[in-house]
Amino acid sequence: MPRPGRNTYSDQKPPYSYISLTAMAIQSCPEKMLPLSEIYKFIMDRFPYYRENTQRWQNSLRHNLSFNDCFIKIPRRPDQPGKGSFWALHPSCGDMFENGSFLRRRKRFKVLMAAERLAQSKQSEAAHYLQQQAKLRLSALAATGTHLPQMSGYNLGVSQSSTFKHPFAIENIIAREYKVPGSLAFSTMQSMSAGYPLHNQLTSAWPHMYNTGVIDTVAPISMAGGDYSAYGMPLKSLCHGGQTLPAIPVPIKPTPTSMSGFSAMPPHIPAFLSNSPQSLSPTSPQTATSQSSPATPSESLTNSSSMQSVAVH
DNA sequence: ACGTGTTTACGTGCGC
DNA sequence: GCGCACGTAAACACGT
Repeated sequence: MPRPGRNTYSDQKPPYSYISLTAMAIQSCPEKMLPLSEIYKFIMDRFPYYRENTQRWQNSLRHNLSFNDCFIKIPRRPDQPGKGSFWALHPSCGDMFENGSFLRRRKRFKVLMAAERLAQSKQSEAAHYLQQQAKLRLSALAATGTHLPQMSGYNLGVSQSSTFKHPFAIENIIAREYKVPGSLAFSTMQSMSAGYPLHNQLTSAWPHMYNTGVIDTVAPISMAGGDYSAYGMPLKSLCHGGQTLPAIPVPIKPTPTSMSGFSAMPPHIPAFLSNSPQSLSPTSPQTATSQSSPATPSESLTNSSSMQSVAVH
């Protein structure tokens, strides 16, 4: 686990929102996912300001985790006993702080945003996109099926082969504070968000998803019944209490409209395939994404979310 | 009992 | 002024 600088802000309140702080914590660990208690610990460890009035800010932080779509809750596996779930960053939240300000975001991250964009596009384009996604996903899944990293738990090592640094990576956030104290400039944010190593993040954040075979070359076919979300997870488990199932990233607040959006899916394309193929590609995002593809890897999950909401206005 | 997660409500500050 | 992001408080449900 990276050990960025400590005590950067003495006892002053850090110029970061709770969202930023939480994102830092999550990004600081190799698995890109942390239980709530570890997020607390991270913040208190690095920002002495938050060692006091814990009840207050921790309540606020929990509120942010639940309220903001940029955080996704990952249920524990049955063999991972403990309180609470893991929390991870939504892969598409990379441009939240595009203006470089960690005090105030340009716009609140909403899963539905991309859905609205797609809903505005022509239906034929959407269908074409779905077909392309399906092809890419199939090939990606076939490629990943046999050599996925064998990880059995949250604390296991994770391949960090990608040189990509998530915008929220502690290196990117705190390091800048070191270089330019007080400066909020974050000019490289956009370029970095364009190369999100989603595959790495998925394998690290949800290793058990791969280990349990939930994602393999067979799964897409077996999931064609429409009972699965765009994340390849049974819809029933999207509701609270799905913790007995393999931990798979799910939107925190799946709306009835997003669920019903599956009806807009072309019947010949399994719901699972509507997900981003690039997100599971073992190749680099750059190579996996063709120029004609409408989505960067960082956008792909958002677009997959949009698949759920094509019918939503 | 306590920690966790969700939701609602309200106030504040900022940008347009 | 308005809308939005953010912070805070509080109530409640649920799981360990």
